[in-house]
Amino acid sequence: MAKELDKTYNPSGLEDRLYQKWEEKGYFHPEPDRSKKPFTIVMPPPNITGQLHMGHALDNTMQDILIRYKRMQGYNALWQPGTDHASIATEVKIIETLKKQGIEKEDLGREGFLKRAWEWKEEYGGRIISQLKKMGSSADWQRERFTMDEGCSEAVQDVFIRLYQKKLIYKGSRLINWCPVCQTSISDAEVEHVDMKGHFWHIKYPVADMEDTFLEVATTRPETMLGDTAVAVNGEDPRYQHLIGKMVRLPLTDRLIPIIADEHADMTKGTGVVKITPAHDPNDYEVGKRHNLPEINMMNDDGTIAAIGGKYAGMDRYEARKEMVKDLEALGLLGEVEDLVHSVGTHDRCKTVIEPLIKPQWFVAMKELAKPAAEAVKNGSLRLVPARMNKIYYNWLDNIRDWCISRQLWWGHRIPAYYCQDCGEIVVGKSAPEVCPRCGKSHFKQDEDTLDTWFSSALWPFSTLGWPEHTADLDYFYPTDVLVTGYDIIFFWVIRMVFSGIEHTGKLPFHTVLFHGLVRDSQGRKMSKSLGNGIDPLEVIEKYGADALRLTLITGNAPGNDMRFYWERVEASRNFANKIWNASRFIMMHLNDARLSKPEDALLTPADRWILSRFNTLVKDVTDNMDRYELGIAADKITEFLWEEFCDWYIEIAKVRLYQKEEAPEHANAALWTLRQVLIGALKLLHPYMPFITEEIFCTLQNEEESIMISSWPVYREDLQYPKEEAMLEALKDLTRGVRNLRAEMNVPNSKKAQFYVVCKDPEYAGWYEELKEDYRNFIGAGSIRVQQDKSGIADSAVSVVLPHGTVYIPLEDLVDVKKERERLEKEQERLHNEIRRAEGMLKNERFLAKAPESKVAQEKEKLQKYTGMLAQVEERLKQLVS
RNA sequence: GGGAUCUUAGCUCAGCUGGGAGAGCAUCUGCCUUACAAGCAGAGGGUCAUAGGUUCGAGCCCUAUAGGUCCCACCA
Repeated sequence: MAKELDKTYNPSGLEDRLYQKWEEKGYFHPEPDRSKKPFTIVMPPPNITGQLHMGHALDNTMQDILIRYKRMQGYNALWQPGTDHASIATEVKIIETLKKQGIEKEDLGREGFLKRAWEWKEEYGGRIISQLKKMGSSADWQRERFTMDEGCSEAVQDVFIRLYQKKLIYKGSRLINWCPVCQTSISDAEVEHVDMKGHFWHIKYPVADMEDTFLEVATTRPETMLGDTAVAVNGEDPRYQHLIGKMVRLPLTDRLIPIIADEHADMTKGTGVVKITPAHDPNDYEVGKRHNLPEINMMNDDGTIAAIGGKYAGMDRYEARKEMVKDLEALGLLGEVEDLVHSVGTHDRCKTVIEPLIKPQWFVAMKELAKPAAEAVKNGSLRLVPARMNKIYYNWLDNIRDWCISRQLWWGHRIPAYYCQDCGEIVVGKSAPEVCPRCGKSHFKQDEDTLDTWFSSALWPFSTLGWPEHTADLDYFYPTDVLVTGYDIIFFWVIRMVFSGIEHTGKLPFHTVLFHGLVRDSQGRKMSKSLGNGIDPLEVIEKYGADALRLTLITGNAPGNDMRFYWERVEASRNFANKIWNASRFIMMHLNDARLSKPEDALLTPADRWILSRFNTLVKDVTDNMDRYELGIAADKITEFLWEEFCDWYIEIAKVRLYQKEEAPEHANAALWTLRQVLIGALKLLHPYMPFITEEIFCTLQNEEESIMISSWPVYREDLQYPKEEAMLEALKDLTRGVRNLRAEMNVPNSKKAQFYVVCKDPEYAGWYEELKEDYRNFIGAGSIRVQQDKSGIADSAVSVVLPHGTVYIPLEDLVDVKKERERLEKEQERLHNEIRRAEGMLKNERFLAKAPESKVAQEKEKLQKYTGMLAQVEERLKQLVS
């Protein structure tokens, strides 16, 4: 027996209950099974510091839709979840927390700090997971992983050692991006260029041994001159030919530095002379290498001036800048000072201006690794959706530079390299060797640094499945299928996963990447803490339900595009949920006291076949769209079908038979059977989008299958297409709409029954109208319907509407009280006459024409035209009435 | 400097491989019709940024222009 649904749709009451049921039943947990095809998605691991935000909500909704869809299609669907230790983000947060307690990181020492970090992980790592569950995410939580758990750490070490052995990881002293606040190196990808206002200072460098001869250089960072080891001019530059090889005296210091010729100096820019600071600028670093210049580091790790800076030593970099400019001015060596806006590299986490410094760091050599990654997209074995991401992808790979992976942080995977304290030998391995292979002593110290957090994320698609072990999971579920993520981490993560997968497993980690954009606020701004414009998905769920939020995030958005968040849209989604809730209630109401059986084919009406056929088409369309990752389009089609075709048309049509179940139970049964059939099918299509409400209705509606989430996805069937009935019902809808229009225009209530004359010359359509007229008379609101070939026997006074296949006539007196209508029309005629007279008067008034603004005049003309048209109509109708 | 992308109804956006201009919200009109007023039935509203071109046919393809957004880039 069917159960009952609550009278009102209340998402909060049912979502938690259903989720718990799914989890308990183990629906999210697949085991390798050779008789079924696997389908795998690996979840982008949220940071353990994280709180669920709209980005997660969108990301996880898309993945859950795909996973649920494939699961229903019979795939053994694994959604592999987990969390990320997020080394720098987490470390910064913990340091902040410690500071509030008056504790410095160093006070705790490495061990003590890590203990705190793990406590933090225990406390907050689970929070984001429980929030993801609120979204309805059907991930296999039994397989939950963490980037720093034992297995993932093992994978990290393994990869590091392999790459080191292949000489693809090396340690070197090179110019890297340094964050003076976080006091760590960062990769190029973490540098964010920001336009900032600055100055262009022109400084005169006196040429040694030549009185009153200066070379004028221009710089945006005068403080770095403390590290200058040359000035460069272009070798072709006639202005400076004679000076090449001479020396200049570096102001503010006593150093003599050479004037060199290098192509880096651009003759067309400024004075054509450029200062060379190899230790603090990437270009200058290259120049320095070419000319064997010394590299003078003039800055400390915290951004203050180093001891070499003499009187400026210990000053903050910006303070020193001011002082030095002042001093240069006093010396008369300061030239012009221009204002300019230039782009400055900042640390994406803390927004501090980064400082290029030369430091010994670990790097991944990218050139060889990048090649097959680019090739994979080029040859189509890796597909990016939308395809425009291809160019961005190639561009990054083509210009790739070595990846700085060491970080001067504590929270993360410690670099598996050991230094012999006696001879300096470096040994890379999972633990320190017994004895040094070079000097035979055994006095080792592990590298203090940890790895870039993305180093472990890059391995996520296979490390989570057990790699480097040859596990059954890895064997069965890897390679994964689709990766869903935001376009903002294509460089950080996607590309690194691709080359890592190829390098370490010999396989692409996935065949498709589905990108989504950012969820912005209603004004198009990024949601951020500092702006306080973020909307908490949990609050949305609280108010409208996870189903409504999910649908909102998916509809009307194309892959890779940003979207704006509007509460109104969530409300609309909730309204849709309510709509199907009530439609289901209605059907169940009738199911309750009816014994349902599959009707004889002959008992199915054209309307039944029409909706079955429409549903069949929907199945095909939606499946196609899903397969092409057009999730928004599929959602649109499902909601439109349910709301418009099913609720607004089919249910209304079916009512006629439902209300006559006493007289004709077999017809009521046919209607009810079709209603139930189509509803269940459509709920299945909707389930990936709105898992909760569809499950609740499905379970209430029937008991033979225990959950919609493991029911089978509807399949398109050629034999369920009824093109003729589809055309018939379209004709019926045309007729109905035409009549409704007429009634609305004339203010006639639907209850007023009338005689309809359908004049239709097309014999096929005439036949259909003939066939439909009795059964659908009540639905259309006709007293009776006559179908005929011509207008014979129809009063001239009848009003008419032209249909695509014929014309419908209704005698006026059937619709309105002729006397009253005549009075009404005469009044209207009077009013229009007055309006026209007034407008005409205005337009003849010369003063008005001369003084009134043009728009006013146009307005009057428009009015005149409009009223004239209306008057003609009214008079036409009056003429009909009188005759 | 290079590249991507957008410009479609008052607002926010769909529109997949060229052939019907669409949705939600908003507006106006009429309805509490016993599933749903979180609803129903209607209506108005767009030279699809501009200018050319390809095509039988262009919102969709090509070129240029204007404006917006974003990414990349060593602009001293």
